[in-house]
Amino acid sequence: MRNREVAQVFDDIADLLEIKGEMIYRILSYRRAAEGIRSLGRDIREVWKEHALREISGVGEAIEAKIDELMRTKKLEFFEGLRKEIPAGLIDVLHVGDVGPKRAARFWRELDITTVPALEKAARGGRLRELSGMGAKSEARILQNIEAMKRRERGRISIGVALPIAEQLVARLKQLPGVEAVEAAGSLRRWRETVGDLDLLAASDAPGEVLQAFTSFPEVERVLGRGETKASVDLHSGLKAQLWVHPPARFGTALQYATGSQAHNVHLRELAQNRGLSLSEHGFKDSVGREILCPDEVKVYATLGLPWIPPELREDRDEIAAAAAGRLPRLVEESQIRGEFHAHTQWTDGASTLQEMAEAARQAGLEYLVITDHTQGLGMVNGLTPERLREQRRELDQVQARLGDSLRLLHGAEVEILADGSLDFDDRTLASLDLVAASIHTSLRQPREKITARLLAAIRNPHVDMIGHPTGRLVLGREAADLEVGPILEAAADHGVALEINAHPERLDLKDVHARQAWATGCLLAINCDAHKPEDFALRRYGVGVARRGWLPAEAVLNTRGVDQILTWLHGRG
DNA sequence: GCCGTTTTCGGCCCGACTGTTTTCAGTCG
Repeated sequence: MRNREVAQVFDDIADLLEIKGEMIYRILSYRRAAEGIRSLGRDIREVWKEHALREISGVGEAIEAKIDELMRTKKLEFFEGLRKEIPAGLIDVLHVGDVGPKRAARFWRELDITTVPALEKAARGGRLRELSGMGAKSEARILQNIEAMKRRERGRISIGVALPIAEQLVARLKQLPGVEAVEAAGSLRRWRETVGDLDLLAASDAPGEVLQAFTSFPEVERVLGRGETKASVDLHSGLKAQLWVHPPARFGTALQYATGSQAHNVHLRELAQNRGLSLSEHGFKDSVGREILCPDEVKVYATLGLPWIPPELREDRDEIAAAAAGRLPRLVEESQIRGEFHAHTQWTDGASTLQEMAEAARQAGLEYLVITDHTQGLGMVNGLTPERLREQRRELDQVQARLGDSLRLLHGAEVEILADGSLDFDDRTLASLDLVAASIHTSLRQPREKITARLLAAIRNPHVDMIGHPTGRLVLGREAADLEVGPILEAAADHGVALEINAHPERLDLKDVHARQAWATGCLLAINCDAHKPEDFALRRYGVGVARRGWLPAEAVLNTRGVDQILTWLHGRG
């Protein structure tokens, strides 16, 4: 079983225990363990073989034994027992908005509802309001939430969709009178790869007016609720958005709170308690009720004796301990990116000419651009043969001549790693290139041993400088190839082969925890836009977000180097 | 069920909002 599947088992266990009415802290333990497994930069199967499961955050004696059982037998007696006791469809019912464990249990026990369709039918039939404590309004809300669930499919959307929508709302809020500051907080500010809903925060001393204006925005489809300090709405785009409004003097704690993550916040509040303080979005309070107000986040963390922690690190993945020990990394910034290693043109599946892509890269402020079109093995995109590659080289030289010193073009290729691990060009052709990036696009479902060996063969090929989108995953689509990540990272480090962080929001591959593990293993990383058209150079920020979530400093990221250093690096690789 | 520079047992964050309520339970973040 893979990390995601194991984590899912423990999340399901937590859901089932909640419906059962189990003690909340036992439930939280399963959720913490699930999160710890998801945050793991390594394959849990490798960790299991090393008998190191207890080192995973949130895994103790009992959960270690359960993982061991899962690994050995692919089953878990305890889980099977729970599923016999509680209908599995209730897990989906629990994920309907405004339905929590208490209501799910009552729907089941009192109305014999065990699936979302059954719940929908009962709501339409007016049967939910028969329950004590439920009325027509609750019934209508639940029905609306089921509708919303259908529209949004899996609940979360790509950051590439969410961020532009949020930016538009932020711009609109900033124009309102009496608004002193606006931030998109939540998982968006942490640059998570998917976003459940938008969390917006405004600083103002007139919250009522701001909330009134917000709920009247043209993007708003309907208002879900509006109180004195917060409102939540459904947007026409299908996203849910909520806005908190706090006075400027309290903006620091409010922003910190709204940014999360929840686990990070809980941890901070525990720290506050240790200092005899209570922390909420409104500020700190000491034991006699005296307040400490924080207009900015720096003061929030300083009050706890910590340096400010960048939002991208706030996942309760050891960042608080690192901050306390002065071990926080100095994270790479978008402004430090100086070049691009991955771009396509009309020679294969790009939308623009080489000249147009070069021009766009120059305008994006880049010092160098490596053209890396596909190779012949990828027939459907008209991959380059060695001859067409040589023709492309001539065009590249001509464009370079026109550009002069304003941008340095390098000739590379995104070479197919074939199903047997060999590359799609002969050695002489590979040697003629300035940079060889190797990628897997086909046969992604090969068994673990085979596809791992395939990637290892590519890494060990002396011509290969970089591996493109190493795991082949798509953020909301395709599962990563079944790779043994540990050995691959070690081989890349050994051979000095850089690993791509593909910045396209549909890929984001490597992902954050793998990027972190890669740098810890000694690999270099490259943040690449995989540009297929001029606008794609703007995708870089998503890749930088992943890199920062992966704790990467600038020195871990190859594109922070200038063109001379890159040429030296390539030359050193032969 | 996890965890320990105050603890190996007894803790484990804090508040807003809604709906159905005469004081609060449930859900959410």
